[in-house]
Amino acid sequence: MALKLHNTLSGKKEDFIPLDPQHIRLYACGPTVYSYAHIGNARMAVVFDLLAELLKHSHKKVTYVSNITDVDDKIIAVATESGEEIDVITKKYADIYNKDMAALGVRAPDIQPRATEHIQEMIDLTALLIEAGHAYEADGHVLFDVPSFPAYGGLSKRSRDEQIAGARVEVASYKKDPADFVLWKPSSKDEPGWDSPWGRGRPGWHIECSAMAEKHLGLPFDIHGGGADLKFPHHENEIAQSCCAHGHENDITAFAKYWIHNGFVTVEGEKMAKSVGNITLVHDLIKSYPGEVLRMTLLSAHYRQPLDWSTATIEQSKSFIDRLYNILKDIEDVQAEDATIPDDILEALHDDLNTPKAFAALNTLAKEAAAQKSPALKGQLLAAGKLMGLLQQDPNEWLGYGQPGGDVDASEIEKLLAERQEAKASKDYARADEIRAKLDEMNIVIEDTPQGPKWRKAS
RNA sequence: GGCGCGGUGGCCGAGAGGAUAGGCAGAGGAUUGCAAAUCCUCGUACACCGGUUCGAAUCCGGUCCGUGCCUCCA
Repeated sequence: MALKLHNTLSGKKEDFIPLDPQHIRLYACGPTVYSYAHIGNARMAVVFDLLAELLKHSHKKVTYVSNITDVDDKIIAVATESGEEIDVITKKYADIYNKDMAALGVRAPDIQPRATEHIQEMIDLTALLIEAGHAYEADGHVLFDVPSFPAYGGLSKRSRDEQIAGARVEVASYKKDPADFVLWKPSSKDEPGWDSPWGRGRPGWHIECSAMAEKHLGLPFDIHGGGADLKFPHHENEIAQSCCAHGHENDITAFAKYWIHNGFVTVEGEKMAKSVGNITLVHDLIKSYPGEVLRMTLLSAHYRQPLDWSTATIEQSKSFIDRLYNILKDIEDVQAEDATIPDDILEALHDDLNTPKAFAALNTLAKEAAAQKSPALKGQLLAAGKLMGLLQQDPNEWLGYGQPGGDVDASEIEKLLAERQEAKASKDYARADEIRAKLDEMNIVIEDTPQGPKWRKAS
């Protein structure tokens, strides 16, 4: 089945043709670890997790690399403010990031390189760029010489002149050209720094991804991704660095062949920003909702569309997933067969990750599985769910059946249920309803079935 | 200002020239002592104005709204 992906380079959906069919190589820009991951970080992580899984489904060998940026001026700012050591901060937030993403069903990337572990590679790459005449040293900085790369702007489709015309930020005096960007910058004594041919300093932001992608995947590789906001300047600059360092001044595909960008997340209709005060953290969300619900919410819109994050959409996803687990509960006695994922679901995902369409197909499949109580269909449902990172939990546990949890006393509930049964048997419905109301107060829902009453925790 | 993206039924959200998308919510029904859970039935929507076409939500032009990026924000 052919995979189609929207390539930012062409602005079109293209057939994905691997550079090396024996080994698919994928890179996605990960977070800068100076704070908790927000829902926008999570969207990127979930989308590329799904893409990696999909690739792995149809290719034997796939390497998915997603980095951790652990050297950055924002991190320095946090360290200065809090008094904590930089590596303490980065380690803390990298760990939290990984835990939070795991809660969303994000599988660990095959390689998760850290910027600080690739300083030498960045220095080497920078040196190559100077040698090739694409970078220069000025005022302790090393800058990429943008005019030396005529193809610059090919990804974000903006000419150099447009950028200058629209620039809102004052241009540093040491730049030869306003569009030039930093490869290496000097560090003061109390800033983190590494020795380099240009003195003690630290890398610019863009160079790390060029260095890490090249080291772990080799050039060119198949797919490079990240949030839409990274198109410019980050990805544009990565292309400039990597292509120019290796003599591909005229070929912007010499770094990565397909560029995939996920859309932005807004929160209750507003841009998520510190200034608005609506940064929505995964760390907080997972206290209120199962990670699987959040994952589905993130996948409920096509990845390139803007996604508005709201309580209403989370609740919708929850209702949908609850129903799927209800179906799995209904057919819990059906032994799932080993099964492949149905074509309609695979086709939807292969069509540029059309997750909404895939959910529709998953829904149809679930209904059929419930109606037919078929081992094959149940197997298909679980297999499809697995690929999408969903439906792998125990349905009874998910729905709260027979799971006492810390705050409920199962024996007390059973006692009340028995009492209610007695009341019902003697047609004392007032008493029966009273007991049900009491259980309701305990957050327990009763379901009468032909096999007797069942109870579950309300969610 | 420059370069993009988008406006689909109460809500979310696919589709992209001739269509049952799907979901959530809601209504009615079955079931139930009443509920819960489940099942069945029910929605003819595509911002606006022109145009192309036998036919447009889908193509073209314009308008109006919303929104993203424009040197380190996923």
